[in-house]
Amino acid sequence: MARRSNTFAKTRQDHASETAEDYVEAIGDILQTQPTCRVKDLSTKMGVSHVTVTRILQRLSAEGLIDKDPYGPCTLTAEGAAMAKRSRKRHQLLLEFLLHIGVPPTHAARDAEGMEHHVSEATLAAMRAAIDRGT
Amino acid sequence: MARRSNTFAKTRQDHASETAEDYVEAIGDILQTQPTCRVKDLSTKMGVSHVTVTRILQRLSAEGLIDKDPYGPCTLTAEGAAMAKRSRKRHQLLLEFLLHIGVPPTHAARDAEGMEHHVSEATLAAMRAAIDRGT
DNA sequence: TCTGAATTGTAGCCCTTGCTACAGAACAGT
DNA sequence: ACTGTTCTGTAGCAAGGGCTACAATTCAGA
Repeated sequence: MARRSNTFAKTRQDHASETAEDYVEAIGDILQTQPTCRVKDLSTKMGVSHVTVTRILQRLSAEGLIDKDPYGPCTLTAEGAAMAKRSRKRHQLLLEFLLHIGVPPTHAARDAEGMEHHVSEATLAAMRAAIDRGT
Repeated sequence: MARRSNTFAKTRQDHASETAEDYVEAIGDILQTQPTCRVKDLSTKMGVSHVTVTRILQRLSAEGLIDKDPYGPCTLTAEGAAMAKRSRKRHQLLLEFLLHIGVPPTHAARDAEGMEHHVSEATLAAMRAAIDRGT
């Protein structure tokens, strides 16, 4: 999406980064519940065709975030795992915060997914503080 | 960006809607400070080239959100103005909320812009309530 | 072992947003 | 009125993500 003010002009890059984070996080999630993560698992989880997943995985692999052989499952590299961990943490804090201020679970889950790429560390810290002080 | 779970599969459409909202809101902002809104004003505000703005304005015009003649300024249609008003309201509530929970103004402004398209009415209501009860 | 279903990859298309380069219009100021 | 700067528009390209259709690979079950 386009951003106001020239703070962020390169939307395309932002967008690509968000996609990378989404997928890396999804792979991390999947690998927590089953031994391998396959294209099919991701296409189901992300609600897109396997073709889209394949192409994105190629990019992630080229960027060193995942390891993948043709027709094989994919795994996270150290870098990918670190990114997944950060994303997951941020995602969960955001979700916890939304629930904390009284957003219904269904909406909270949906909004957290959309918002997570736009929340700065400063905002996350403020959310953490708000939860901790029980307000 | 890609979304998890098949709740949202048509990313492209989401994306286009967000762009439309961003630009319509930006036009609304500009028209509050000066009599006309020109391509140049938008390209400066959005931090992109005038070419990108021109093309997007063509789309917005085709969608009936703005009126524009070649080489002329653009104005919001009734529908566009309504969208701008909604976006502005949402944007401001979100910003107010972030400041309320103690996010530094600079980060709050930035985050609000990124988050605004992903905040449901339910979450906005919860934010409104949190502000009102002064927590 | 072989065969068929399921999975994955490739080719090729669309649309959106980004850009540069170049062309046309508008509008000062002389 | 002319001329040059500034603004807009158009042409054409890249990259990313969406898809369908078709090809290749895997793998389980007969």
